[in-house]
Amino acid sequence: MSTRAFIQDLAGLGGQEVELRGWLAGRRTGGKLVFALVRDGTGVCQCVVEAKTAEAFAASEKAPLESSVIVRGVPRLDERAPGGVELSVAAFSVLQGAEDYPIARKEHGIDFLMNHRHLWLRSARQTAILKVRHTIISAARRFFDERGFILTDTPIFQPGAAEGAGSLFPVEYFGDRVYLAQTGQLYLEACAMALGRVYCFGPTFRAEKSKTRRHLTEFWMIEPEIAYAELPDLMELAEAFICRLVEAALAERREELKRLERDLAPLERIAPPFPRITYTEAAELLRGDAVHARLTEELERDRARLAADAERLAALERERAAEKKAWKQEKLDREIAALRDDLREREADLANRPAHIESARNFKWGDDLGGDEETILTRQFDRPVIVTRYPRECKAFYMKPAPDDPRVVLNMDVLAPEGYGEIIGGSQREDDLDALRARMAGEGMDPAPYEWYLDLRRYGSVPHGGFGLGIERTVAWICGLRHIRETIPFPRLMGRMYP
RNA sequence: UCCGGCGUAGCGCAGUGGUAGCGCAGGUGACUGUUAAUCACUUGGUCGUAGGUUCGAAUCCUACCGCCGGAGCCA
Repeated sequence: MSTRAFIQDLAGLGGQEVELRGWLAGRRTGGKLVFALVRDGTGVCQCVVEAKTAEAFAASEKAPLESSVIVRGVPRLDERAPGGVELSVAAFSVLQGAEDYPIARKEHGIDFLMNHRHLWLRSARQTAILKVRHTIISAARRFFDERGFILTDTPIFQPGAAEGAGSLFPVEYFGDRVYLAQTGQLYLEACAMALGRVYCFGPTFRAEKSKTRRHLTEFWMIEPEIAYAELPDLMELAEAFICRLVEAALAERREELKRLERDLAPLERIAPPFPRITYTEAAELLRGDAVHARLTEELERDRARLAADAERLAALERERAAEKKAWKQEKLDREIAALRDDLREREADLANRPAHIESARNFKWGDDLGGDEETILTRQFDRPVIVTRYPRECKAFYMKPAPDDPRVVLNMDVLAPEGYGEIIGGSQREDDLDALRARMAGEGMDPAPYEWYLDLRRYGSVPHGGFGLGIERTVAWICGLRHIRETIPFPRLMGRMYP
């Protein structure tokens, strides 16, 4: 009798026959041997089928890739096997064949892969990303749970538009118009007044027409909110929180990060304290000569590199024209195509850079920090940077103005390094009833839908605050991904709803 | 919404006015230790859609559709 086993446990099960249940992920045939790669979600195992086990041999030789298979055999250590363990197969049965499986073990375009996202998820790269995502979420919840935070989930259907109704998704709700949540924060503040320290974790929705590598219309956010907390407390918490997420990924998902070819060195440098600068200091930094000189220098260097690679492309093309052998032409064509794509992208980037440099130099106090400015700022540091005290005009009504400088609010953004940008936004909240009312009036807001929120300032108001961390941006950063679309099983992007 | 690029076999691509091509996948066969195995043979096309120019259009022009990249937008 064989027992059910998972591939991740095989190394410790030498000698006894086991049964694997999974899918055929790859195959190589060699005359009287079949090497079948079987995956079961926990790992991939090379299953060796010999011709003398005739039935198993025939089945394993014929089954299309991604067929569901049940394999019996004896695990044994063998250094020729990928992963060091393989299964010596006694029986190989196909539960369901996968005729004409669309995704091959080769390169595909992004449109094709996105249209087949439900199958693309099976690939080694995608499962690695999803495992890192799982670990980040799990570590985030453990972090707050261990500190005594209570998970209090907040509604997805919400009545009003706090600000910027253009970025909310309206939903018909029994004849009324309501909106999908952009944040749980206002409700979370009520929970914090009940429980002291709380957090919520759930999906949030933004209807911004942003087609960029860092925007989703539906993304997951984890938000803590703390009674009797001020801005410095929030900064300390955010710093410890991010360190914890990075540590967990490095400790529990090293193998997956390597599969993703993530350079681990920048992650291993992540440790407290994070640099903290105010918005005003950031503005001065952006305008300053040091940054300008550095950016100009980088631009010159990258231009030179681009020119050198353009030269390399021309050389390759000449080589291609002179080449007679078909297979060498093929190889060169692939190289040329890859280089051409790369050059095109870098050219577009370089074309934008002078404008970025100009906009940094001309940055005016009061402007919001856009994506370009964020990128420039994060390049100045080798770990996340906390930017505080933004002008109140570009921030939300509930943020508390600084007592020593009412032009700015007690908020913070945490910007991830390596160009990944904002992963946390948070603030100390306005806790004074009259001040909050005045601010809402100044914004032209109707207070009626917010009477419940104002009640929190009428009955036992305390200094409090919190922040939100975007899960997908964090996953993209820790995994080193170019685009946020791979960080969630079924990304919702502007103009893409299938599958 | 704007700017740029792309759309040719299931997939990835070449083909710039004159008979529709290559690689991979699929199929058939060879090979006892493969690591994206290799080798031989082989099936497979309304060239995104509609109109136009031309003796002749995948190729040139116009419009539309789709996707990608960037910008704007973005508690």
